[in-house]
Amino acid sequence: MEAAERPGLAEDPRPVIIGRDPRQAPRAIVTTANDAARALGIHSGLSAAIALKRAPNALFLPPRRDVYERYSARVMAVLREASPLVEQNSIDEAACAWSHGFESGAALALRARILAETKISVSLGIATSALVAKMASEAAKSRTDHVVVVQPGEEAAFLAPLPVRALVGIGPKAERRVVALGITTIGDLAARPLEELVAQFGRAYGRYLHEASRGIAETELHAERTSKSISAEHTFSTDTTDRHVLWAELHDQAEEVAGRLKQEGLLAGHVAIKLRYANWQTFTRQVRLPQPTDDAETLSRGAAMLMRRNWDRTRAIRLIGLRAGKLVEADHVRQLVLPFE
DNA sequence: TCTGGGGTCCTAGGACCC
DNA sequence: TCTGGGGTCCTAGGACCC
Repeated sequence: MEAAERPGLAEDPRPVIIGRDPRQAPRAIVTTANDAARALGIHSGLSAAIALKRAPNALFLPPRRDVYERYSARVMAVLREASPLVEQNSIDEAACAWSHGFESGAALALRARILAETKISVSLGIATSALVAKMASEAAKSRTDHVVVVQPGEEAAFLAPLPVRALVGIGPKAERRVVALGITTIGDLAARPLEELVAQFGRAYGRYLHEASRGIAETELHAERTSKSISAEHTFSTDTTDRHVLWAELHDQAEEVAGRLKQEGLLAGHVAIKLRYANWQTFTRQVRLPQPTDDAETLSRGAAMLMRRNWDRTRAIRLIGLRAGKLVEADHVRQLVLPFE
């Protein structure tokens, strides 16, 4: 997206890193990086300080979420024109109902249209389920045409050669456990009996691995889901025990979360704090609110109470966060509450 | 100079009830 | 006087995703 915004950036030979400059923000991380930076072992999630060591001449560009959201909205608008049902999963990903069959022509045309109208280059995967289509779109990223179609019935065969880490839901921890069982590809995983996977990984996850690895996934798309939680958090550039700093941060976070609750027409039944100490030990504590609320002061007071009860004041804090949970729709609650007022 | 921020889902353990 | 079993709700922690 930065390349769409900044003429010449795509041709810049330097390593380009989307992420705050660690000389200004010592705890920044890399959001994404161009090919020149990746060639030096720089990838998203890496500490920006380490990235700077690996590429002292790198160009750091701070992430501009507002800009990306504008581009995202434009791309999603094109998708909504092209499909009757669009399930937006993140700022840069959506699953769409697709009525143009399992050949690549219409997908190539859609990609060309998105590029022409928004300057954004997208990758598309076509398959019988959102899960397989998502993995197909990942595979499409390394193709020149940026489109991969998985024919109905070919899901398992498409997945089989991929490394287990490519399966959605297998992260670094699960990868290690799975590989320790001698399973390295999704095909290996698909060959294991359900009972073994359930015994190893628990009921829900074992069943998921068994089905997903065979390309069995839900085929329905879901329209807009309402938020289940809204949160804000902040990592300090140096750890702090200063209660004025901490309370001020919580207060700001309460304002921000309350604003977003109001925007979405939701009320919070719970407020929670999150603390991370210098050694990365992380705590969350939540409390039920007397009544569902979108009031910043109420959230802030609840969070401050949780802090007083749970923060070990001898320990400096690296991260503090506030989360509103147990969300309910404000309209619904008003209907219930008004008759008693 | 190691590790952001905003989310979802699952699990385990305890409280509580019958 | 030693201790069942099932169901539900709640809390906290952790894995994962982008």
